[in-house]
Amino acid sequence: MISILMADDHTLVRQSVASMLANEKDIQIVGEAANGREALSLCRSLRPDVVVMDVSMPDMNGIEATERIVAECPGTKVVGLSMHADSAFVARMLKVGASGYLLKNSALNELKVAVREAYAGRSYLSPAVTGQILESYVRNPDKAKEISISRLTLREREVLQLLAEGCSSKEIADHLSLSVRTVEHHRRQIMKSLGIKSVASLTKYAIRLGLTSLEF
Amino acid sequence: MISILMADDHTLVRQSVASMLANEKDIQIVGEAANGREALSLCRSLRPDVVVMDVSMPDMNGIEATERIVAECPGTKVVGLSMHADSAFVARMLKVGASGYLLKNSALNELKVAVREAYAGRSYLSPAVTGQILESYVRNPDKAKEISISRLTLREREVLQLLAEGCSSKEIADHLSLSVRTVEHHRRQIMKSLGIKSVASLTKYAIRLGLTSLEF
DNA sequence: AGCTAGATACGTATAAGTACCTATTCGCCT
DNA sequence: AGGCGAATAGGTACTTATACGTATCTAGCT
Repeated sequence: MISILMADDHTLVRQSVASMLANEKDIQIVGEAANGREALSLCRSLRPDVVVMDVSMPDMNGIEATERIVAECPGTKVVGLSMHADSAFVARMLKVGASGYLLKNSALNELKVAVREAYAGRSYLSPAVTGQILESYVRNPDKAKEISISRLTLREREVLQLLAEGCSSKEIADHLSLSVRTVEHHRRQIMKSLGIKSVASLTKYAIRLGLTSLEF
Repeated sequence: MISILMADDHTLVRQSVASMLANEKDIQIVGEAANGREALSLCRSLRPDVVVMDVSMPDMNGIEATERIVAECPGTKVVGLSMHADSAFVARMLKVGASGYLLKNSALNELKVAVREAYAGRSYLSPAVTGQILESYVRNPDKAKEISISRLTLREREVLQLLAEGCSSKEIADHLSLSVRTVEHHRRQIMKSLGIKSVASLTKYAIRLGLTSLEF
């Protein structure tokens, strides 16, 4: 029997998918979480075999939650779930230790496969996602990580997140205790390495990366 | 027996929710659509009692699809479904003739209620959504539409859309054959009437209004 | 006929962002 | 030991955006 924790902020989706999984005779839903923080705390107490984790959630996103769950709950596997085929996204989930990654436009059967594969210690990726990942590995195995994880450094991601929250360079500088010049430098780097020329597009990129929500 | 067409671009969500609804003995799923165009064409041939329609889908969004379904298929009711509690969004769905509106973080039971209410010719709104709508109606029945649909004028929406596509004021001016000053005036008006201070937040607002996609 | 809202446009001034440049420090990899 | 990327920060110049102001014209409402 595979015990599963289902984490997704949309109740309707969470309940429906959980029920569908529970119909399988070798699968049992032991808990539900509406955000990353809840998922982490439930994992600590319930120790499920597999967590099905939406990547973009309020109050700790799926990537951060996965990272901590993998670190703190050795027996628990995580299967990522999201709307985006963005390879940077996928790779980040895999990097922090997810056993699989599915798109929300996958078939239901795929999720069952992914869950069972994760439980067996193997991994499963959405076919739509496998292509690009494999391609990078085949082309250049050593650099595949860098390319696909993200073209941004840690600091750049922090700055991008604040930009997408609507902060000005000065506000970001205050927030991170940096000089405005440094923030502007990061900002330019971000735009350069993403090939983006406007805050609007940066915001969309950040949304797809799960760095910010649609709230304002 | 209530016949239902389920329209959502995320296969996983669509299949799960459809199966959950099909578990009800008075409900029958007669079709699934992955976008608005498909939903419209299936409605014409299947004539379902109720369509459960995600508002944001590729290739004709849920609002446009609802408008045409209501016009062409008199017996068919539409229940809107989305992630956003945005009242402009809700109001647009109701305006084009939807019988109900649910958020994706509603409970599964709410959807069943909404479907049965729609079938019975009544309407159902997510509690989270009802408040703001009712409030506008009570305050000023005549102006409720204007208020909730949008606080922006036509021109302002055009400018907002281009801003959210990443255009500068100058680019917008060229595009719309206006002076830069005029564009800046509209821009200020938009920010003032929405109470928004950054392009990042404007972009998010535009995304929620369906004025732009996450592409860049 | 007079009021109002929307769209148009200009002036002036300050704030913020962009585009170049250089330079130091730290840690990691070879 | 030397090189390289990340993070830090300053100089200077130019472009955009923001925040005030005023003003005209049109269309619709009363």
